[in-house]
Amino acid sequence: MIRIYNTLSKNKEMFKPIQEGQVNIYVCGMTVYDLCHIGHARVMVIFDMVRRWFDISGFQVNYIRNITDIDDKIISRSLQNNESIQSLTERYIDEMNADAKALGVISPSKEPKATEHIEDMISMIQILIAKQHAYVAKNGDVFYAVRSFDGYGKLSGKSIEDLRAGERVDVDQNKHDELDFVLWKSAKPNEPSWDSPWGKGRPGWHIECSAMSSHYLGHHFDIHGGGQDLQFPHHENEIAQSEAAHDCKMANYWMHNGFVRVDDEKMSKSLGNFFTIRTVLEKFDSEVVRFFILRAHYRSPLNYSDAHLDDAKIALQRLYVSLRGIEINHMEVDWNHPLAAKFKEAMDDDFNSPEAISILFELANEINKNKSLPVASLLKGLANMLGLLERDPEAFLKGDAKNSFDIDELISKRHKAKLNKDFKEADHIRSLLLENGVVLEDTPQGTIWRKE
RNA sequence: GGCGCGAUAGCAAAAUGGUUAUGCAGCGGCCUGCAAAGCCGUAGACGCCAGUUCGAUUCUGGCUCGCGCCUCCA
Repeated sequence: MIRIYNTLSKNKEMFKPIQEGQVNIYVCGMTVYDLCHIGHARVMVIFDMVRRWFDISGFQVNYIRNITDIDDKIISRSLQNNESIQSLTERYIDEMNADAKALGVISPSKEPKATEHIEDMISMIQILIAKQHAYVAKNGDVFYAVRSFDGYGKLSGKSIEDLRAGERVDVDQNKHDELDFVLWKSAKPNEPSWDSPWGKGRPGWHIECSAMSSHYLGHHFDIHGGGQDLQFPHHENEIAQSEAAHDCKMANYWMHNGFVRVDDEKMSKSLGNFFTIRTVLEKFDSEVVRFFILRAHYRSPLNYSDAHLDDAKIALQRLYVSLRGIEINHMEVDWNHPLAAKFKEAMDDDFNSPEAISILFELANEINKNKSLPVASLLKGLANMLGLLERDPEAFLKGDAKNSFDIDELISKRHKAKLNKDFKEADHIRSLLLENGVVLEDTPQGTIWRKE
């Protein structure tokens, strides 16, 4: 049985699917106007882990991760770049997919774009207006009347009285109530727009997720996820829209992953303290990044630094070293193995990947002692479930960079020197290689090497 | 001001009402010409103050500190 920490109840709960053997997951994805940063990487990797684990646990997984391809920032970036919105968003969708692929993220079942579902949004807004949960303002904008929805605040634990709208940002004078949020924005000159019953305009941010989740997963589905910062107002507003429009619960379980931080501060665009996935991948192997993310619990904050990535790299190397030289051509995970059982227990308990990974190290220790093939295949099998250790150990340890010199030749030169007891020369060659990032290891079967 | 989360050894990071987390770094061995990798052993922890308990890092309350949300944000 899988247990999930549900933001709605602030408790771990047994996961019970709406439909036996099936799980419907909706995750808020990216707004595509720039390269993804490590915070985005975390969402992608975490929910990739979640959907993989459901899959392994025998569920039929329907995983939707949306793409926001129309919003203020996209519009301003397109003006700034003098680039069409479509070209801009398509470019960054490709970049995002490249990053996701590098991080071993399996494609969601469907990645719908907001602009492909304008009709769904319009009809949903019409329902909300008909039910008097929304109103058309003087300027043609459509707003959601927050006070018309009783459950407002149930996800984020806020009460309407405590919210301080306008404290930090000016309140739009067209709103009846300062807490109301926009469903439809009337078009300004030179902005992309769609026809609607309220004239030309474009959707507000929150409505897309309500519309797309119900389009693909139905009015009532199992899991809704996203970054912690979406909890309020985005997810709260989604609930208000969907539940008011459909008269039923939107999602049974709400999952939120913690932030990536830099020097104990949230990594964010506005603070400017972010690292793009692209930049990080120039310095670190993509699997190291994935390992780094999975090594912390998904709900905990994760501090980013080069030193922490280095640490993750060394740890991951240890796992690969244990598999080195063992031919695994058949992988079958025996859940009766005590460590496999512990792994499963950890993952079932709110996706405790750090605990699960600690078990991989216990297996590696076993392998290092006795080179056991079954244990090695168990290690690889379990790690693969997390999208780790999928590569050939030699390929990982040697890296794919071209070397400007012939390592094998130097190794054989060193071998000759060693036979002649010319240790000075042998050590010279070894340190020469080390200076170039190549570490030698003398084994009974001869000298092998790996990247530092 | 409101709401919420967290505080674990040098660093990172889990679990747990009484029993080794795990990785890196440290120390002592083994192996090696010396290393590296690996193995064995070892040290080191639960922010502070009360309470509950036979027993609390783990539960409860208070305090201190840090972080997040209340604006766009994964």
